Parts: sequence; C-alpha cells; structure tokens
Amino acid sequence: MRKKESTNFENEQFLFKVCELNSAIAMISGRWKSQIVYSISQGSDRFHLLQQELPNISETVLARQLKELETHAILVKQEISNTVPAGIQYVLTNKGCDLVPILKNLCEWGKLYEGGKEISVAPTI
Amino acid sequence: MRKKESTNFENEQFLFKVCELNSAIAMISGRWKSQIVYSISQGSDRFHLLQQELPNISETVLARQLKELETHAILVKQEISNTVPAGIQYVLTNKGCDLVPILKNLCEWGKLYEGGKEISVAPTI
DNA sequence: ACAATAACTAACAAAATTGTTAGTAGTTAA
DNA sequence: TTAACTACTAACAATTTTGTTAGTTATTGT
Repeated sequence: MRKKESTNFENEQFLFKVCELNSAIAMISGRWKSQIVYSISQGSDRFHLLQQELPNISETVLARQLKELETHAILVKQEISNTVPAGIQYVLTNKGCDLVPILKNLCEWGKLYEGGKEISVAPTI
Repeated sequence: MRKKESTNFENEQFLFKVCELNSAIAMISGRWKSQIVYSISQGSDRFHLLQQELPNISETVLARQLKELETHAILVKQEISNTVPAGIQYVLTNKGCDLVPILKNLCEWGKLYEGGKEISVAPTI
C-alpha cells in the first residue's frame, strides 16, 4: 500500500502536476504491464491465454497487473455470455486502444538502437 | 544492486527477449527520468538548471537518474569549454532526441483522458 | 581567507514493487 | 466423484527503487 505522507508519494504527486507525461508513464510502468496491453490487443484477451503467452508470470501477479490496468481504465473485464464454459474477457477501452500505437513506437525506437543504429550527439554549432 | 539469480531479474530478462517494447519501457520508467529527458530537450541542460525545474529532487537522486540515462545512451555528459566557470552539460543523443516525440505522444494521451474524454469500449459485433 | 556555487559519491534507510504460498469457487470431462 | 480448468484473493517475503545523510573537489565572488 502507498504511504500518503512519504517523500516518495509527494514527489510522484509533484510530477503528476508538472506534466501528464508522468502520470502516463506511471500507468504503463511496471513489470508485465505494457506487454499485457499489447498481448490483449493481439487477441490474447483471456486470463489463461495471457498465462500461455507469459509462462513466467504467476496467477497472483497477472491478476494484480490486470486489476491495475483496470483501475487506470486501460481495460475492462467482461463476462463472456452464451459460451460454455462462461468466462471472463479482457477488453481494451478506447484509452487502451489509443495507447497501443504509442507502445509500437516505443518498440520501434528500442529496436532501432538495439539493432545497431549508431548513437551520436549533434555537434554544437 | 541487481541480484542476477532472482525471479524478478529473470522475468525482466524474459520480457526483454519477448519484445524491445519492454526494454524501452524499462529505460524510461522510474521516478523523474522521462521528465529529465523532456526538461533537457527544453534547454535545462545543466545540473543546477534541472534542480531548479525539479525543486523536490535531491542531488543524489538527480545524479543517479542522469547516470542511468547515460548508461542507456539517452544522453551524454559534456564538459563545456571556453566558459567560466567551466561546467558540465547534459546533451541528448540521437537516441534521446528520437524519444522526445514519443514522450510527447504519451503526454497527449494522458491529457486527453485526464481532460475528460469519455472512456468506452467498442461494442462486440 | 571564507563563503558560496556546481557537480558530484558512498553508505545507509525507507518505501514500493514483485514474487510466493496457500487458499477459494464454479464449471466440466472421465 | 474426482480431477482438471478458469479465474481469482489474502497474507507474507524477497527484491528493487527511492530518498537521506554526510561527505568530496574545484572554482568563484567578496
């Protein structure tokens, strides 16, 4: 649980006020989280499908990350009706869907420089 | 220091292999980090200028975050020559510069939904 | 000479995140 | 009816991140 009197918490709040960038980063930071969003966008929209994609994640941790993404309204839980067995589906909201292309950009950025693109500094004129 | 035998570390490595997205997120996660990148891009490129922009950050923490950004080649430290007093300047690399527009997108995304844009789910057809 | 500024570091403590263990409840297939 | 599958939760422990304290070195302004 978060301590509301800690410097850590105060600094987080400070950054949230400086720019929405910081709250955005906070929502997608955290082990597994953005990968879960991406996997759901690719169709792995059920608990057990996500477990298959991420074999190292424990059920407890997966449930926790999903709940946090739900708290931030990036996804919602929906009961699947008319199916046997009835199950739970995770569906990205419009907010979550809008995030996906940004995650793709981040991915491309990472690939570019991992892939050997030279890193340099623009010369000062 | 990182424990190289922990589940936490192994899971991090697993995600890094799944997709570059996860290493990208790891590079920009962390208190202050993306705000520092953005502030440098806006011209606050010296230690004391960053301290002015982020009055709640301690020197130790700022130095640490800058070093981590340097480790990931997002910025480099440069001595400013021909100036009195001679100082240190933080300069974004091309990798760091390429990150800035993505951070701006994240910021816009955050603003949009904080600003009251309705959050909904596309109806299943 | 002395205080102030700039740019740090090491060692430690506090807090937060991540992972583990041991459970629950409802359905289904053998 | 028993085992397996799906989808969880609470309490706790391990690990990591973040912040604090107390220094350093070099330069500058008074």
